[in-house]
Amino acid sequence: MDGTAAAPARTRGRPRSARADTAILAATRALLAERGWADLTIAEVAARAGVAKTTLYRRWPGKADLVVDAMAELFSRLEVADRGSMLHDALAAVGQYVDLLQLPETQAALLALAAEADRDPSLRAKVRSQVIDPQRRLVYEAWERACARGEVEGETDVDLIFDMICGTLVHRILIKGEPVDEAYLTRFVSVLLAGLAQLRMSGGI
Amino acid sequence: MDGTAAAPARTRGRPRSARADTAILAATRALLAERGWADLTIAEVAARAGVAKTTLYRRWPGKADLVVDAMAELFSRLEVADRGSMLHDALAAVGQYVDLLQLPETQAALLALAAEADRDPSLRAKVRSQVIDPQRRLVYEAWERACARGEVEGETDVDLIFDMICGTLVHRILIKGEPVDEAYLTRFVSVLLAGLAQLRMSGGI
Amino acid sequence: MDGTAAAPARTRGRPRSARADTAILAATRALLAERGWADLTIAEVAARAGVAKTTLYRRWPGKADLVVDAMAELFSRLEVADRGSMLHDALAAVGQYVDLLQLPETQAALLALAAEADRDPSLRAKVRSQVIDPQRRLVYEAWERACARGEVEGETDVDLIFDMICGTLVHRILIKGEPVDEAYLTRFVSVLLAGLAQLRMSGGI
Amino acid sequence: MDGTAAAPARTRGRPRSARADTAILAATRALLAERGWADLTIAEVAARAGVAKTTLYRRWPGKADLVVDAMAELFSRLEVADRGSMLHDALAAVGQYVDLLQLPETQAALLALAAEADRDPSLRAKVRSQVIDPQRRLVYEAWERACARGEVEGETDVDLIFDMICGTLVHRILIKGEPVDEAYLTRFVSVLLAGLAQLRMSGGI
DNA sequence: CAGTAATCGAGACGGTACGTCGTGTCTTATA
DNA sequence: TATAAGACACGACGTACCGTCTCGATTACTG
Repeated sequence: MDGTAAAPARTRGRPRSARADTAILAATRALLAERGWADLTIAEVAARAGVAKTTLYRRWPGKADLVVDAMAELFSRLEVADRGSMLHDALAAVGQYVDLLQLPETQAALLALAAEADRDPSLRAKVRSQVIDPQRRLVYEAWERACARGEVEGETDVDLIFDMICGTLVHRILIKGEPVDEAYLTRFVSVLLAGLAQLRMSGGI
Repeated sequence: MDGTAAAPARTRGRPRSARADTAILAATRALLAERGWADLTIAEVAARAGVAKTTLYRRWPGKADLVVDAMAELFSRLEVADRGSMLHDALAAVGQYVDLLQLPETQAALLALAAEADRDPSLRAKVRSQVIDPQRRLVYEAWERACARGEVEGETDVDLIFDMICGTLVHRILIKGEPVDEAYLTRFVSVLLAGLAQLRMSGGI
Repeated sequence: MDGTAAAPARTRGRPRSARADTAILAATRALLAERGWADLTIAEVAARAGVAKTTLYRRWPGKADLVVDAMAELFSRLEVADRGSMLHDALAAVGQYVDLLQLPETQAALLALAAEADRDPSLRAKVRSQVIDPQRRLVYEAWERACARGEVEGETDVDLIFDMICGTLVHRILIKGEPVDEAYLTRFVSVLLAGLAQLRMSGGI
Repeated sequence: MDGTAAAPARTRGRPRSARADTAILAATRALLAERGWADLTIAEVAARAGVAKTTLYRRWPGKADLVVDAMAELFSRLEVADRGSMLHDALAAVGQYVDLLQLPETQAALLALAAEADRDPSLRAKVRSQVIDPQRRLVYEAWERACARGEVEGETDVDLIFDMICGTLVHRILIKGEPVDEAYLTRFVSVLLAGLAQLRMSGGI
């Protein structure tokens, strides 16, 4: 725990430009929003970032890995403070998901990344750790708080709840391409909490 | 006057080969399963189908449109007969979804199609009518039967239920790439029906 | 010598349309003039002639053979009546060549046909009999008349003279793409006849 | 300041491979000889040269431009030293033309290039400067020497003489596809010089 | 005057080459 | 050693023509 954990810092030759990284990731997000996944080209990202292709390839092996890192910056901001009750925690989490899934960058990237990852285990691992897990954290922590409050109890499967929350919203927003309004969210959370509440009576799921 | 209003009967020139269509769609599904979406090439589909590239392009403008039609044949087979109760109807529907989502063709194609459709309204319409709607029918019809049986009542939002069912499974199987077992399905249907049952008490969602 | 020498005239079934032949050859010449050799397509010839591709292919095996026949109609009109002297016969023949070589059809077709014929003996034979020989006849007949008049005598090589006349004009008009004016023609015929006249003195070539 | 005014010295990025140029042009000549003009494909040239198609297209816009440059290397070698008299200069020049026109590369390319150039002014300019002019130089220089020797005099039209020499040989060898033997050449040069000699008597052409 | 057979327009078909685009690697000179 | 610039090998793309084929519909001779 000395801080610079990895700290290889082999400082022979010219050091890598930190500005380049920032510019490349920003350009990637901008072009994802403008052009979508299929029409996003490495060459154009480099050009937009004011960087040579070489510089980009020295950092990321290809388009998918680049986009994972670009999107990771957005997903790492997900955070839900304690809202006092499971209901309000749920509403807050769902709200954050919706905001994120409605960004054009996300629309362009998330399903495409998942599709690419189907055949590529190393990519799948990156998507998992940088995109999926940050989302799961919200559900996990809210559930912990609900347990602590005594709102739920018993053996539970947080992953099922996570799939139900994110899956429903992904299906609605990304797969079907339809917007979500307040009414939809209210009903969704209502059915969801009703289901979870029932569990308490029947002794856990 | 039975409904085949179109009556094309365009008898000018050599008619299109029905065998070609069949062979192309079969080759597409086979190669999707073998190679995945990204490594699926039009040229190889044509070669596998024993057909010239031109013949394929005369029917479909590109990879995505071809794959929609190829997958449509699988999704059109979705069907759930009356199982006697909402619980059994739900289990049957979920079972069909799971079987379909676990096919390698589906793993390769579904998310990729949804991703491509993001920027292409005409593709989105095709995906909607040939892939999404056939899935929705199962939920819709099961819900109608449940209403007829008196298991549920009141104004409802079938689309929300549909998003919850398919979204959850898509998230689990396709996005996270994890398998579903009996225990997962049991818990899932249990939470779901608990949520829906609660609605009856509270007078609809 | 029964007249209809070949006379296969197997008259079973619908006879071929004579109008089609005419229309196809005319369309070929028109499109040669408009588009040149490389951009002349069989499909467009057929369309312009108001005829199906099948109809065209039933008569000619390919572009080159079609164009030979189309051009043959122009070259078959070459004719030089007796002008009374070798000088005037030569001027008349050269004038006819120049007129023909300056037609856009000829510019488009003649060199291309000769180039195609390089690898195709059967095409070469057709070009020879339908394009080259009709040109050669002018020189041959004029030379015969000159002999009869006593303007020349001795063993001669009409083919050399033919090469010199047509070759010079082809090089000027088709290969270099430069126009010929009166002055050029006068000097050309002057040098040519001077050379031939010299032969008489030296006893034939 | 020796004349290399252009001084490109564009030292940005990886320089173009000189080996690629050489290999492409050599492959072009080889395949011209093997396959002829019509069956020469860019893809095969690239493959034979061990080069990607892109590399070829970066240098030449199409088949015709490539072939002009490939042939230019052959035509640039034309050279006739002073043979002491117009007769011997003429024989030497004609011999060089004949050797060049009888190469299979030339048979395949020259007429095809001239035909293509018919519709393409920029191609015509290239053919002119890289194929026609190098041939013309032989006639021009021989004529200059003949003037210096006093063998000819007066205003002359070198281009007419050039057309007569090259045109005759092109017509014989390329258009009619017939070989030239010693007898033909002797008669040809004899008639030609007789014609030119006559000019001296009559005071120029 | 019905039968028969080759033609016709139309357009789908298998095939080949095209010229372009994107990828990820490389080779320069410069920093 | 990293960088900008750009050439490079590779492979897929979607298009264009080719020459063949399969249709239904004509159009003449033939029996």
